[in-house]
Amino acid sequence: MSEADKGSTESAVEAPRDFIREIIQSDLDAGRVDGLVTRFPPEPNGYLHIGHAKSLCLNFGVAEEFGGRCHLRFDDTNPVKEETLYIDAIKKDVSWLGFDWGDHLYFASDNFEQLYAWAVDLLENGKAYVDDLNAEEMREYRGTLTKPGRNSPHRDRSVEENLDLFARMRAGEFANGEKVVRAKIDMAAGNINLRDPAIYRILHETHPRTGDAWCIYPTYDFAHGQTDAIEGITHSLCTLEFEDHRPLYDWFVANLPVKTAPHQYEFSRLSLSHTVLSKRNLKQLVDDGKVSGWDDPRMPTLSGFRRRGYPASAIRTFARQLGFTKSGDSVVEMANLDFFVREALNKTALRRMAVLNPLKVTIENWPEGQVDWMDAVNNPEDEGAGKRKVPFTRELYIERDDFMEDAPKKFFRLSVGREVRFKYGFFVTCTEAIKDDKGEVIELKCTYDPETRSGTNPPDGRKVKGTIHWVSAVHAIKGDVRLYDPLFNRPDPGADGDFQDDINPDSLTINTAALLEPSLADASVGEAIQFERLGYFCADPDHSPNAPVFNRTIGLRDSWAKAQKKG
RNA sequence: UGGGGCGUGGCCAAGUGGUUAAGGCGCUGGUUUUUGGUAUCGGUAUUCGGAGGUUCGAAUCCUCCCGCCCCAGCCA
Repeated sequence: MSEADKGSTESAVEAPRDFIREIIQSDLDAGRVDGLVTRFPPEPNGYLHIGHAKSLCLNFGVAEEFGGRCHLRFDDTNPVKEETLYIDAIKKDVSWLGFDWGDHLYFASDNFEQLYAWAVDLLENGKAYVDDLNAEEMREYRGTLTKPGRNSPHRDRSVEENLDLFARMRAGEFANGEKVVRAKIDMAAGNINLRDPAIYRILHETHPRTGDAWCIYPTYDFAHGQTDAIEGITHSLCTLEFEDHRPLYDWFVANLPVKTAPHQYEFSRLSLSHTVLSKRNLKQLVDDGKVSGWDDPRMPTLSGFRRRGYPASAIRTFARQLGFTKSGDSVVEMANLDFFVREALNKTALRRMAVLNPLKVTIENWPEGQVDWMDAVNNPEDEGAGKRKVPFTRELYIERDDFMEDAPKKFFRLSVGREVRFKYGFFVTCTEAIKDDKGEVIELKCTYDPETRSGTNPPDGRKVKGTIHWVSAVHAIKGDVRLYDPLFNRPDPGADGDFQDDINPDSLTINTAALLEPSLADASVGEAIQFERLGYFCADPDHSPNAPVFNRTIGLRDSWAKAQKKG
């Protein structure tokens, strides 16, 4: 992360207190653990999104606060869904968010041999068995939510037979689905996870890390807790839907010769309004071409946010102030995230001038060919950011929205006969609006007051109600500006059917007419820049000095537009 | 007629028997301002899902009721 990104925004948010931190504190105080070790365990089957950021901030956050450590562990037990490209993308995103796992990078697959041995251990102790039931039969034997299940006919196979079968499973003698090994727990348990859960299945599939070494793979339930134990994880933090799995997690820890006894705690996952946050839905958007990729700036993925220009610090601050609770069905409003994005950007973004919808202005009393280089501050929130020069000339462009023909009293911008300040320039009065045949205003004739040069006020003491931005016609460069609106046009996409039916068709607008202050050609990708009065932008990876491309990260708060909307 | 959770303002969320029921977002007024931005000041729950009960005192303890979420993958 950059120096600027390490700013003080986070320290401004008080150290949070939540039930997880309380548990950790009390475990430490009581000496139940020697130190804190957490882990962030993504499955490499998609990109990380803002929901993962919450978990990342919790796991790495508490580790840092309590002087412990946090491991990055890939939960790669299902080769049919997992890919190396996701492993790389996840590592990049975790680093970008600002977390460092040091030497503690692990893969569940590193433990396949040990997990196999533990499955054998269970088989030897009569606590597991090889079953021949197929998936459909197993479902039928499992019972329902209200009715207990029945024992499989193979539940009481001999230890010898089980061991032989399991060895042959490993050796590849059986096809996918032909055999499965199950923990022998209780088919009548109210908790369905305890009705003899599958712990090993046959998957003739190449694994991203172990290749073809295995054709049987442990399930999540059989891998997660044991992997936690191997790594010495003390507090295994996960989301609420795993609450029902905790008895199973504990069962394996209790019934296997693991060296440590980690504990699982659950917190509520993040839901955000106006977007979807499940890998399945996000992958569908990518696969169906509804977005340009996982890093499309409209995506709630970390890579999407990064490309969009959201500072990592804003995401961290956002996560931090949310808190960690067990309230299951909470949906955080997108406006909450927006606030932290603007807050971070306001402090760090360089200010530049750019006109998105240009309207020509000719300053008739300005000498032809004269260029005055005016002082402009780079960031009013940060004196250290310095100043730059911007060229003021006879022919300028302003924003179309900054001119109105029949302007109401409350309109503080330009209109025929009205005077405004051109930021860092002069007071300018509009004398005439030139129209084309269709009656559309195509140019403004104006005059300026030489006694109002930026930094000075007119001797007669008159004031101006508005200040607008502008660019010099001869100096400006052209560029594409991509404007984003929410990907979905309702806060709860999919609430009444297919979430794709709620896609906002106008979520991306590409503006090719924008005129930019010349220095913008040299913007570096991702660098935060405010286009004065318009919003925060950053150069897209597609950007080049000859063909500038900017993304609008987020607009400025706009109370004028809001008042307009209300009528 | 199963098991596991959760219910505090529009949203998130403190609160752990005695507080005028924190705080943030949003919304809404004012002030400042060469960004209608920022900053700043004020307003925004007589009440904690509901009903009873215990207590001098309850969002906090007890009882019953109501509502919402998760679980029947050889996904994680």
